[in-house]
Amino acid sequence: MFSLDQLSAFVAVAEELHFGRAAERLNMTQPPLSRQVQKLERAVGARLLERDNRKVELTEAGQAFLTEARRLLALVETAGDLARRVDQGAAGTLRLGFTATSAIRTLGPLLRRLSEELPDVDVILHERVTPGQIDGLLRGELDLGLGRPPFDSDVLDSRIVSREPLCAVVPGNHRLAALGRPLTSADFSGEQVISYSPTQARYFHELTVRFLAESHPRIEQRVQQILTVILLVAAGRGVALVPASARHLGVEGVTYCDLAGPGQAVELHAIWRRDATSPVLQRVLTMLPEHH
Amino acid sequence: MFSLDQLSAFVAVAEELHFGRAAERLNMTQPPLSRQVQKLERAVGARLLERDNRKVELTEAGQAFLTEARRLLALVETAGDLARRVDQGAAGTLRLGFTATSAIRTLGPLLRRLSEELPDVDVILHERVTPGQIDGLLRGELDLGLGRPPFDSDVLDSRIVSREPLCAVVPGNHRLAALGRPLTSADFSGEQVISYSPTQARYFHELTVRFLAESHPRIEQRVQQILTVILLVAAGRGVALVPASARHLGVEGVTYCDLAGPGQAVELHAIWRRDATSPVLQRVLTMLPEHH
DNA sequence: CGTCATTACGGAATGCGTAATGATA
DNA sequence: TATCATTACGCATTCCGTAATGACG
Repeated sequence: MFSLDQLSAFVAVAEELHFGRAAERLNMTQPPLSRQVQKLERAVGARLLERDNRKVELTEAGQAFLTEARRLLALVETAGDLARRVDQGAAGTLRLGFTATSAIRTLGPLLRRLSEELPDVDVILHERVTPGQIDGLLRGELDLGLGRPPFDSDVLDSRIVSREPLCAVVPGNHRLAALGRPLTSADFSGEQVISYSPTQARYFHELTVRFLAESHPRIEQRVQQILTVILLVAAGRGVALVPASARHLGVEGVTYCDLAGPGQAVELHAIWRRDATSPVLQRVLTMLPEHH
Repeated sequence: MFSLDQLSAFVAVAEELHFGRAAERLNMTQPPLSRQVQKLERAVGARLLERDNRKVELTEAGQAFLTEARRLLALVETAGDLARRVDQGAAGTLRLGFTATSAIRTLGPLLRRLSEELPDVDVILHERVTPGQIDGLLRGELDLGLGRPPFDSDVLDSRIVSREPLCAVVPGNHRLAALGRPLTSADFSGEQVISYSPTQARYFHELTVRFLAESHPRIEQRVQQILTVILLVAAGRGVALVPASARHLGVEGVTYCDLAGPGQAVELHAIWRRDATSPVLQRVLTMLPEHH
């Protein structure tokens, strides 16, 4: 088999049609150049250059081989590029899980930034509830998730990417809509409250239960999706607690009310495996907004 | 820059995911294999294999590079093939000159054999009178010609590829058509004879003049092409001498008559430059029929 | 303690450069 | 005689294989 040096030698001679000039171009002397070309000819099994002491010219076989040699060397030049880009996280694939809610305010800007700063990264989106994302992360089906606590922080690392207040959503003609002040837990006394699945939307379920712990509302529904909750509210089935960004969903016939008291923060976490090695992931993490 | 050996080493390890087995496959021991892979990684500028003492696996960069490496090695495998085929004359281009007459019986079979035995040879056809072919050969526009003497045998080599008798062509109702015996020179006495251009169809011109030297026919036309001659005969403008294969042109209204006496042979020569180096030409020459 | 990748070291092979050769105009 | 590719030869580098080291289960 021939070597890449031999290819370079041949191409140089073929282009210069002169061993001396070709050797100069390759920063070497003629004799080794001669030998390299001879070796290449032996390896290929065909005479590539017709040469005597007066002229050098390509044979037809040499003409044909020159094309291949150039193609090969060009490929050598660029072969490492992709690998380097992948290594630096500038190319590759990111399998990103997200909850329907996170898509409202967080996912869009993130995707926009990704496509601007890492245009060679393909993002494959998977809409899943948080437990589904955690499952996917652990199985290696996802590289990064956008979800809510809780999760096993031994194997999963995370970072808060957004924090927003919780608010109430009530039918437009509801008495709570007319109060014109932040609602307290007590305001919900006796209200029909729509809440979340304790397993599939545990985070919102617990936020709701915690906020309303002192009053004793009737909790009937066990819904997974924020949007479903709001649609049920619009249908007059009750009131609910949702993250403030839900206001932007544009559902008609409902009113959003602030809640009284501090600390009703809804956190969205970026979650990934601690042992993840994906360069794309590492790179994406460096550009994630961090909220403390 | 990396070497092809390094690529092979990397591909072997990437496929075996085990340095020991990969080394065995490459007929070498582990240590140099390790070093080759390390060198490759340094040359590429990215870690390609994630390895500790228990497992070996591809990084994402390595995954990307593996594709390139395979493509490159495949190209290396096949790079020499075309050159070898060209060298052996089994691929390439043959620029072939021919006279209209040679096409009748010789060109077709030749082209058929070429496409069967050398399917990767492209034949580019140039219909030219013999002087035009010789010009083309000398200028390097043609590789091989099918023409008639004379030509300069110092620079051009040749071989007779067919020999056929000369015959007379006369109008169907002509008195010579009714004789029913081979015609002699004397039979043409007083006939209107159509002959050939002394420069552009010198060979047939001289054949005609030589045969008819003793009689004294009236020679009026100066035609280049055999077909034109026959059409003129059909039109009643005279009689003419043509190669026997002209019978197969299928012109109506004419009769072909044998000529008396021996040696009225029409030779067709394959002609090429003595200094021609084209492997295709060499290969084609070996399969040309040779008539002595 | 066994497995497996890596580092250490000695010897062989490859490759370059200088010098000599040969062939051509 | 001048040019230019090739062969001859000495030296440096590269690369392999054996042996030793190190890390991990």
